Amino acid sequence: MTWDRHSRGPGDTGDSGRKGYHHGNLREALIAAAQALIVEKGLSGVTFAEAARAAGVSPAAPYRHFPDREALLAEVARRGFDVFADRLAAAWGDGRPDPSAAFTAVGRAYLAFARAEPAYYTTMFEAGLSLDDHAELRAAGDRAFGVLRAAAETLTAGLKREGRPPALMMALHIWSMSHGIASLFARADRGRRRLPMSAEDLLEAEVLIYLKGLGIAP
Amino acid sequence: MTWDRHSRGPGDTGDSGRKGYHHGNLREALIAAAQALIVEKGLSGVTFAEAARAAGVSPAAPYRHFPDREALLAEVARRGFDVFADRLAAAWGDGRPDPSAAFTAVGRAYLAFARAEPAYYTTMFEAGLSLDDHAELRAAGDRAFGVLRAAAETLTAGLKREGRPPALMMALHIWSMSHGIASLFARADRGRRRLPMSAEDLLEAEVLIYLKGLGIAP
DNA sequence: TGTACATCAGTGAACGCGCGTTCACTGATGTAC
DNA sequence: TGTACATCAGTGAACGCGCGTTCACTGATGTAC
Repeated sequence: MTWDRHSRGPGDTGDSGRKGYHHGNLREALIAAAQALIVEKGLSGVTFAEAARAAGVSPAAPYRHFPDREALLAEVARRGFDVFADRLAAAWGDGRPDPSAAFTAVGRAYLAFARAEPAYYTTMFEAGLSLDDHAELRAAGDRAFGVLRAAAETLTAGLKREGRPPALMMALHIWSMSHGIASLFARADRGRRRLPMSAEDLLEAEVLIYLKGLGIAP
Repeated sequence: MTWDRHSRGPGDTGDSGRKGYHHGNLREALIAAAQALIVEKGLSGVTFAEAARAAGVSPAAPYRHFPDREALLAEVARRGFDVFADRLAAAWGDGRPDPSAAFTAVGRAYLAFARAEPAYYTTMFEAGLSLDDHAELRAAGDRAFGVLRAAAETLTAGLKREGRPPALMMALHIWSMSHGIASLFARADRGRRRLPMSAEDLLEAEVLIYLKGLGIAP
């Protein structure tokens, strides 16, 4: 990994206090700066100049690591999807203790991610990054969706063959429910809408009603 | 209305070809320019300077109509919610021919709006406009949500009292499903994700399963 | 109907600012011998 | 183990550009009389 090459040990936070001519961890520092800027000022607050300033390097330095602003954002989004996939997979936990409970835990993990990682969430879903222009981004997103899909496979596997819903469709339905509630009610920025209940309860009720409609009892 | 005061008749498109010292319709022209810029370049492409250029006026002119960029975007979003409410209400059509069919028509109208009005949709949901800072925006959004809520009231009214779901909750569920699918799969910009089926079919299936889970048969 | 006046939308020139981007360079690091 | 060299991450100065914002102004429009 690039950032290991010049790493100066675990005590190096990578974004301040450097002494030498070389930063040693600039790529990571730029990514961290971009995330901080998104939270502070929104997506349009991310500039190479400001990220360089935050990392304590000259304005030309970022060009050694990213061709342009979009490449930096794409890398933030890609990492976001990686973290997202990990969180969803941890919540699913291979369907334990039982698939239905694990399923609602995945929904809660979706909302928790939107709340805890506003920079990732915004970049992943609202930065207007084209999946055609960034293949790694699509791959990372597909990996995250794969968790939902595997969960849906497990849940539908218990149903009798006739009238069994396609797992892909079911996974897309769960994605849309979670994404809708997260984007409207569980985002961690100024765009959040308030609810007379918790977003988690709202989603859990929605998923339960949906599963009942499919004939899957908890 | 402001734009009527200096209007020069229905033949005046308001955004080009003006002859006199006064634009006559600048407020409208700036709003139209902002929408065009959002579609062309995204939200960060909206600047006073560029909007003024598109309207054919000097860079200082916009300040006669909007204090800053955010006020311009907030007005775009407010109008977006007005149009949105109209489209949803038209689709609902007071629950005709039957509430269940009208309900899925509302979902389709949601997706159609996201497809047809990318500038409105992005500004309404992804511009990070605070509802606390823009009361008119909240009011317009509430009006649109009111259509979903009224539809849910009608649908649940036919159920027997015990086990009848709260109409508010049901409206929020429908909103989240529609919003999730629209934002992920029916947006009209580079962020759209492709599906192996139509977004409309995906949403219709989801709503039907959900209604079945509630005990509402079509 | 005409005239004088008030209003205010839009002008255009100006300014400071921050960003993107380039360039020849510098100096730290790694490595071949 | 030491030395010479290649590599390349980061420098810093420079540039053009477009944006935001201000200002005294101009001239079109509406209206009071």
